[in-house]
Amino acid sequence: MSGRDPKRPSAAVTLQDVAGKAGVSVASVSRVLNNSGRVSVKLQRRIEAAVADLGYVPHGAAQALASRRSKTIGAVIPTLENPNFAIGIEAFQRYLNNTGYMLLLASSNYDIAQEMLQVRTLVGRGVDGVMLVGHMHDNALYPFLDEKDIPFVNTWSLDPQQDTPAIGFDNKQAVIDLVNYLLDIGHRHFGVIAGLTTANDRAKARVDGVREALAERGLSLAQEMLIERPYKILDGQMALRELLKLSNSPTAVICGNDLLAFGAMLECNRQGKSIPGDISIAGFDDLDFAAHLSPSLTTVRVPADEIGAKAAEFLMSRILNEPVLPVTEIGVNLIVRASTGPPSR
Amino acid sequence: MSGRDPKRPSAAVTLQDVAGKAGVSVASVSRVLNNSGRVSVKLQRRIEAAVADLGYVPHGAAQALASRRSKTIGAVIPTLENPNFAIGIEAFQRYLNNTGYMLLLASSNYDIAQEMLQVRTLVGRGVDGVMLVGHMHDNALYPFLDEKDIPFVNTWSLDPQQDTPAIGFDNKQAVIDLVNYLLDIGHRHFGVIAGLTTANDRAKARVDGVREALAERGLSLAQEMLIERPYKILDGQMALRELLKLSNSPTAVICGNDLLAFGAMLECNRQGKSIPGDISIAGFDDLDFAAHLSPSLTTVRVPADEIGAKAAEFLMSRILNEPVLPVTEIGVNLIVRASTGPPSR
DNA sequence: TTGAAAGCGTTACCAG
DNA sequence: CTGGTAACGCTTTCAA
Repeated sequence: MSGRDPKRPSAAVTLQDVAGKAGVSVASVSRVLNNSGRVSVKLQRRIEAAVADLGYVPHGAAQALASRRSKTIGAVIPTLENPNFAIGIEAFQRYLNNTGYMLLLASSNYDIAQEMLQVRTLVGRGVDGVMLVGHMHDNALYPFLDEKDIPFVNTWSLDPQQDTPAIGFDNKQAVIDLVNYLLDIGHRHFGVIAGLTTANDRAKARVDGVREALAERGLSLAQEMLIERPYKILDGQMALRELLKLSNSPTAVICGNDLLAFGAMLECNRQGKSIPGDISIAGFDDLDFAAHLSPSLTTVRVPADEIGAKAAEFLMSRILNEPVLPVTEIGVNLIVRASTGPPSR
Repeated sequence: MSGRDPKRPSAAVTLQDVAGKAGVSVASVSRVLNNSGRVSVKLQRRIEAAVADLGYVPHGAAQALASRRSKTIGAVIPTLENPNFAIGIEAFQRYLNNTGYMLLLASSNYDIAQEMLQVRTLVGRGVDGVMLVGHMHDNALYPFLDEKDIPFVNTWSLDPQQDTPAIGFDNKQAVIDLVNYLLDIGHRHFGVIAGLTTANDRAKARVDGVREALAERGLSLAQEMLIERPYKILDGQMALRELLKLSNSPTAVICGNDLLAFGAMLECNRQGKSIPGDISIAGFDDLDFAAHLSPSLTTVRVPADEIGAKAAEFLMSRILNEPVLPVTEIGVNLIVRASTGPPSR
């Protein structure tokens, strides 16, 4: 007796069905569902009852097609295997959910081309905004997004030169602070175990930070003192082993992140080197475990959840055409713990 | 001269535009784009050129509406803050991407009601399949998904009683194996630091495993020997402190996951208890750091990436109507390391 | 306040 | 092999 199509026994309930059941037009149903436009209380009640009765669920694609808004936001991160990004994305998606938006997630595996591809796909899926990590992207990225007029935001880094929307911090400066602290307590021989800098501007900026801080004091980083590795514990361990083989091995090793630092510490233990007696180790990120290693790890605290939440907030504001500052600097702090101390030589 | 709407200067390029430019019908363009149906090489070339020229990007919502497929899969996990889920989701999304599907991600924060809500939203967004964690869901969940005829899969657990699609393992049995090992090396006094079991069937099954293994040997777990806590390092630490306060404190402590175990180990160190001399500690998951703690942590290795990938594979098969086994058991292994040993009393 | 109807950009069926 | 053309389910004018 209702208008259900007999050919599709379990077809989805549509607006039309609801309208039929409530004895009103689809327009009115749409109005109460989006509570846009005036609708009499009477109709409203009837419609709400019908919606509940039928268990109506709006058809997202149809809504998106008609309204030209998908209520969906895309994010492309290097990988969720890095706890930092996992935490950031968790906060990001939590914020979005509270505003009725959903998260379409993709990872680039630290590959610029892959990232571009993911962004294209995301845009094809109609995302209303895009979150990116870093500011090193494919050349076609910004023009592409601009042309489609899709708001985006870079995260985890801040490029003072650019006016690109970003929620992040100055990776270089953070490392400069760290190195200055190490210099101040007497270190002169530095080693660096960095992330892969090829497609990772954060990793690159951190290395630059070391160089700049050293240069300021008339020092420099020898070629062999810099080792680039993926962000894994074992890579840190192997890298430190190489560093220790050097004739003039460093008294302080700065690691691209806490995972690398953890690995480096393991190798010190294995080789009977005391930390920080023989060698100081510093990390980056302040992951949960950093405070609990022995010795506890000196590192730079990066509030990943704050970055995620603020990025979501920024995009939502842009989408809703609310005024927002294009760039937000996130505070990061040097956390001096027990893994660093004055050099013994 | 082309059909671009003068009122929307930067409107998206549509199929229509491509058809116009190539001098063919939209039908033909659609055909080559989906390479369905025969199209002459000549037309194909012309169309492909037009697509490239115009930088055409298909409109996902329109495709979804017309084809009744969103090429999107939804996943609801407790939280990305748990590295296990982060790794699983990373593998899950990577698999999907290789098949042209995208991931719509939501988290439930270990809340059944929240999970149900997320599933509703996901379905509203038109997902073609859903990945869930565990098999403890809102009562309305399965009926809802069944009614919409949307394939889903549970992960991380396996309920022998049910025939629900799942990619997981027997959490209870895994713990039974662990406890049997501890019993075999002489332990009789057990403590358990579990996750919150209220809305977490994995946590619950693990506790059940301890109980069952003990019962088998005529032992039982005293009320005060079981402490439930969120999966955080600090919670593990505090829980162990409580356990040590007990008059008859345990010689072996089984932790709900590696984070809790890490915390427990920290507290042992702090109190000068030797591991495993004074007390044995075991974890669950075998997170990256587990092998590198000192002593290295005895735990159960859970291949999160494999779970994620297989879950994706399963859903894709269901969507493509390929035959698949509804249930896949994932192998988990007890990894005996240095944090467990014979009791000293 | 309400309803009718014109899209939104594709797909897929039906002719030719 | 190709084109025309109904859907798809909803939003949004435009009238009433």
